[in-house]
Amino acid sequence: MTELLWGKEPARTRGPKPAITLTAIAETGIAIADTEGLDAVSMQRIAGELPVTKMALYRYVPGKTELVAVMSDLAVGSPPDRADLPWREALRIWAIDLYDAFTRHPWLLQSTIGRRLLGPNELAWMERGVAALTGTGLSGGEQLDSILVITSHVRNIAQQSTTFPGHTTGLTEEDWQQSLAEILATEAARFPHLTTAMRTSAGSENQGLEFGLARILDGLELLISDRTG
Amino acid sequence: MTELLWGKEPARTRGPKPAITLTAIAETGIAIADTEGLDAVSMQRIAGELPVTKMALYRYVPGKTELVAVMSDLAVGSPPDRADLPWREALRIWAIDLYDAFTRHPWLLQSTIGRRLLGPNELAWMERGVAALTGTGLSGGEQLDSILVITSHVRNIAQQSTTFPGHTTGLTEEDWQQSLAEILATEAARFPHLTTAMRTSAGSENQGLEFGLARILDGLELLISDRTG
DNA sequence: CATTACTGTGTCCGGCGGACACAGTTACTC
DNA sequence: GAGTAACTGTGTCCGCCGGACACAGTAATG
Repeated sequence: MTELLWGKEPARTRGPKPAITLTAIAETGIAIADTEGLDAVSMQRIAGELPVTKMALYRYVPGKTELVAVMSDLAVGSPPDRADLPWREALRIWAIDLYDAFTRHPWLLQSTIGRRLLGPNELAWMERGVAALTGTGLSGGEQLDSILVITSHVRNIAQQSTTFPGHTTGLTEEDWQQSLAEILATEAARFPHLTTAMRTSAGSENQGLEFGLARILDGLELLISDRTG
Repeated sequence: MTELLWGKEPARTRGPKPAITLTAIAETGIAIADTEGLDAVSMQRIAGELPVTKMALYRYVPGKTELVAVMSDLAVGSPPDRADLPWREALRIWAIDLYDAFTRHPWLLQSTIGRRLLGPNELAWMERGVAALTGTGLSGGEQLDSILVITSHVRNIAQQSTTFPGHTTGLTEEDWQQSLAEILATEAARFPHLTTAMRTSAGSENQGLEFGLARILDGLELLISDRTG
């Protein structure tokens, strides 16, 4: 598994040449997941778009779990190379880049959750985030915790704003808003603060990413100035 | 669907009495999910623990998606009733209560993602969070964004720290740490900052919730004092 | 008593991940 | 060159999943 993600394949000698490659499998899976959602990715489905049968895929990958891991690391890609910036601006752009990655491949939100084996690209993202915080006086643990908070925020904003193709609860933004409005209309008495908050916020949209990011970075700045000053 | 979650069932008249109840179904599902993970929850499995067959369940619930929604709202439960506190302490305790709920039912992290229909309990949590921020000078949209940031943080910390029973990548915390350490050992050159951050943070554990929470609340406090002062 | 509305059951379907035995292909070794 | 070992792709089979559907049994209404 680690070998798969990190590309340590043993040199092959005898036997027929493989008809396809692991990368081709992963790319096919990514294409399907992008257009039809992660649930549409099955061994059958992938094999159908390649000149092999389903079972041949198991010569390249031990199981579906590992395939999704390879797909995920390939899809996140390398973090964009940004010029040296002060930590705050560096982290802000880093967060937006990450958001873009999740927007390009919404299924990453499903596939990259919980404890899992990390691939080189995912680690590269972490590396870049931590790198932005070196020299700020924060401890290693604090640096890791900081980029974790930012990652969490980016993930959940992306989750809220992107429409999942083919996912079970395929609600459009409008449908969702409306059903929520209906509920709040009939149950306004039980949720007074929520109702007024929703009503006064109607119309202003998609500020969530910048808003939360600004709060988190403000909080970090406070801590950093405590440490350095 | 909305009717199911909000308990608006039409009065039944003729015909045999139902052998079970929707609540019993949901509770059975919750018990299974708690002990064996959400993936272990299937119609067969639930019916096996109740005096009915699989297909009888469809008399109570339209499909599995809706069942999981009912399970989720039942499992989050009502937010604990806390005394009136200043907004910062109120939100802090609110976040910890939420974390506890996710810890009690780790599968909620899987089932309550993305746009979905919200049940009364979930809305009650939101209501309480927003309520803590009324009177701080924040706009409705800002209040909602604020509790969203906190929720994101709580979720991802819970995701990282809890072990998913029966989930695909059933790695223990130690196994995960070790495999990551091995990778970093062999690839240290590619991830220098990450390597040192990891090394210096070894040992200090589980500060993630409090750390991120403190940063976010600090950032909110800054904004609020801007608004009020 | 007949009708009507309702509940639970059994059977069937397509699709899923995956185990396994098998046939075909290629390169190394004698 | 012949044999063999290593490797690749195929077809078949299994258990499980969510769910459609027809059907039989049951309870209240007329």
